[in-house]
Amino acid sequence: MNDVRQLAQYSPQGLEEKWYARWEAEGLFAPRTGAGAPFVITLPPPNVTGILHMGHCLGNSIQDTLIRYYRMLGRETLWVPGTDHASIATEQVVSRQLRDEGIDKRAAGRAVFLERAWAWKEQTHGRITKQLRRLGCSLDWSREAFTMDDARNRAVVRCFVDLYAKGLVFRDLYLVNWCPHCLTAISDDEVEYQEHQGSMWHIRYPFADGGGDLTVATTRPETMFGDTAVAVNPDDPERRHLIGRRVRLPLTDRTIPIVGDPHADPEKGTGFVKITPAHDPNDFLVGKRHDLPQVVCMDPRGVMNEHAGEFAGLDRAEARRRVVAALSGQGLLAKVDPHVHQVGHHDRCGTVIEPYLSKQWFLRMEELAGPAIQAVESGAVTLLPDRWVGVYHNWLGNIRDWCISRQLWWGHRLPVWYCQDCSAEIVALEPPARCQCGSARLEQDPDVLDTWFSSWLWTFSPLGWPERTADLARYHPTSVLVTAADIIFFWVARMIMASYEFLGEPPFREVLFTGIVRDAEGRKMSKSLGNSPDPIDLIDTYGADALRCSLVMLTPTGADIFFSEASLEVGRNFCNKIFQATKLVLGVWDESGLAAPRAGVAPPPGPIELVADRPWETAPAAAFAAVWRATFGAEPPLVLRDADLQLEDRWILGRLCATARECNEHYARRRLNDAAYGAFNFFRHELCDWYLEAIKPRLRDERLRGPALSVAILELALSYKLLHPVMPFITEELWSWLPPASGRLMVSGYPDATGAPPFAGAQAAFGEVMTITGVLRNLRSELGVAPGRRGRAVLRVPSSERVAPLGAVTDLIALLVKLESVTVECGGDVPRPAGVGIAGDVEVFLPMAGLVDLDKERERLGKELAKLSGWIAGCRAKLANANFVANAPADVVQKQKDLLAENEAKVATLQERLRGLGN
RNA sequence: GGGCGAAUAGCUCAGCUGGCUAGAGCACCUGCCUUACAAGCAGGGGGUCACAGGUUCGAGCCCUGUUUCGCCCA
Repeated sequence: MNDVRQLAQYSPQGLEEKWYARWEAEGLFAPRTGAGAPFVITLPPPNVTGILHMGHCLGNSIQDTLIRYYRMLGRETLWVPGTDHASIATEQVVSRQLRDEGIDKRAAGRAVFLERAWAWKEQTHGRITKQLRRLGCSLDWSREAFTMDDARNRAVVRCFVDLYAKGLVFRDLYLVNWCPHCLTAISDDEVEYQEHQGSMWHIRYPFADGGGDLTVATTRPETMFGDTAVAVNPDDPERRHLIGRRVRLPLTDRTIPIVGDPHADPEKGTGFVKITPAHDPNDFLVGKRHDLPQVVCMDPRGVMNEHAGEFAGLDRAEARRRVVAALSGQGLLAKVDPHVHQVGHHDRCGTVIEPYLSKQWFLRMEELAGPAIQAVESGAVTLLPDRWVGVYHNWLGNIRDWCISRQLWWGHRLPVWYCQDCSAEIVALEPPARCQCGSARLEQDPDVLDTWFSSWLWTFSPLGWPERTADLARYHPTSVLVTAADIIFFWVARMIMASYEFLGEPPFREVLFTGIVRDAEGRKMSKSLGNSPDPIDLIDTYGADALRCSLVMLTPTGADIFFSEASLEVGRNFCNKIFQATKLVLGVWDESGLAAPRAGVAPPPGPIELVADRPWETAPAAAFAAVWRATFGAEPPLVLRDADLQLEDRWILGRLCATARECNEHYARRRLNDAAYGAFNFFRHELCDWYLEAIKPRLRDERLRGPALSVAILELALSYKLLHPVMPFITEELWSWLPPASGRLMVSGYPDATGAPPFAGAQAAFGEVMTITGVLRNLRSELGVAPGRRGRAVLRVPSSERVAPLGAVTDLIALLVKLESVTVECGGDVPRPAGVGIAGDVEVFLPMAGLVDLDKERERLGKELAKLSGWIAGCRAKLANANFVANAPADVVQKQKDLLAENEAKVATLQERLRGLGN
């Protein structure tokens, strides 16, 4: 016997890695032909040099849950793994490593740097992929891709060359977002705006021809050395007469013109705007309109250059302080106002972005946006939750060209060569031997492409594009993309554009946005706050199943998740519960001497139909045997007779069918948390709390245990299946313990129930047992009956035909309430003294010889009566309303009538009992 | 400034097509080591559904406005 079973409590130690290795060795992650269209996901590639964080855990748990669900449903299932080369982040890390060794990156050269970067990538690749395995991700590793491997490089180059040929990729001198720390251009989307408490400096610019000055307001005085004009609004009656005059640029010997441009708002600031075309995006456009010179007054590091005169050599921040001081000293600083404004920071390193004039490569986005807008509008791609649709369209509707070149070494090098003789620009799939002009002196552009320029191909480049591979034909478009909404622009929208551009089809049918994992206080998890736990530590402590279960259950579709380690206890405790229940059943099984045949070949994936065509009502034992066979692929251990299936058996079988149906519906609607909760509640609060308790006496009885064990084993097996997508490891382990089980749970079928759950009569009857049990437990507790005292209870029914059916369940009720006996009476004397309760039309008495505290019981009944009369008043008011009776649907009206009658009867009975107490 | 979303128990959230006597988990209180499980079981308390109007026989849900919070874009 497995030693895990000897444990007092469940421990995932060692067990999870064991199963992952087996699944992988047995090739179960690879797609196998199945029914219906393939279900495919490409994993959003994590940074190859990074480590798994909580956000990954959430997204990957959701993906694996979906993948495992569809795999069990019998769909051909593929989840493609991969990692991302993360240009900037990796470049920073490797540069730092070299610096720590005293090596300067530039001095060492590109080749040496790249060698180091590749070595680092190789080293860290194993770490991140191991972490994905620890989480249980059932990825097909044979198809693993890396955004910078040879095949993906061919895809990126092909993409660039094609877009260049179409005129969509072009090179231009433009004002880009420049990171003075990383020394590269970045795209608009990589700029993060943060509110900043700054100042608005009002500076006097004297007229060049003497006679006073004008005042401009700026938040960035240090850029004044790049000023090439001052603008006023041509419609500004007070200032437009100044157009054409010139002002002297303070601290320099230059003069600049006053131009008329609508960018200047007479209502804002001073009405005058200094124009710095090389350092401000708006001014850049003004400069274009007026053909102004573009004076760059800083170097790429943000250090002032020769245009800044005496300030040359100063960092931009220091320059600002000195410039302000100098202006003040010359009496040119009119005033300083505190000013709150948005300052752009590089999202990777936090450095303040410098708008910087530089020659870069761009992608024209407008043409690409059209099909992407259409895709979501037409429903070819659905976004979930759909509130993101607005955000998506908003961005695409105001799309701007994408700066795709980066002044980095780690990345896809631009497939562009410049002729050193005729300065021709050659864009080609392969390095060209010589230029059209005959020159062989060609130099490749030193820059690399934005990482997103490779990841936007991610649904099809991992499948082999641009080759026309079988994978591409079979698995594209993919089914679902699961990602956090913060990269909706970076990635989701661009993937849709790329797929339509290169394949003419959507990259995926739906996008499932996850929330963000926050800490218990609602803060984003971040390295600097130190509030981000290491998921591997959590898995070591609680198990991957617990982590996955907690994350999936905690996250309503697309909502943020407030995570604290305590929430993992839910998952861990549930794992233990499953383990304990299994131990109970299998312990009895071992004693029973029953032998269960195993199938030679396990049943394959596919829906296990629990209801349709099963003769549950007419021949329940046969229906049971059929589901057993579908589940295990083998014969049941013993042939049941219909009568062997007791009330609780029928009830739990019906509940299982209902739960299976709900789970499938929830998965179809992508409500994974509801699916997980449904299975969780079924297992914990129906199977364990009621069913296993109800069958304990039968389990102890050698002659009766066979049928109960059979039902219990089947219930466990089907529960494992329902839970497997969320908790793969423990369910696979426990499945392997079940005597009739063969094969792997992971590739077995998933329960489905397309019809109404069977045994409606048993549902009602057991429901009554639960209600009466509840009333009695409540009485015991409220009347303070010592738990050791078993006592008896009396059920009093209004008509004699109710006696027999209730009499059939009195033993069950006695067991569940822990009473000596429960009897049913019709008429006769009311027991007293006794605690009294009502369950439907059944009066429930807990006779108590020692019930001395009559006041307490009077008070209890009084409270009950007050509650009931409130409800009765509500019902009566509704029914007295002629409009309600006339307009409301008949069933709603009837329900009110029933409620009224039921509550009135309860009140009448309780009042009688209250009088019986003798007041 | 523009857009999107949220507001329900102490906390996190369900509540889907208006029919509700508003639910769950956690937390809290009480009792229990009941031979699967104290990582457990049983019982209980706790809500002006943000506010103000409106539509309706009927509003947590629909409409209008207000307030507060969050996110995105500029």
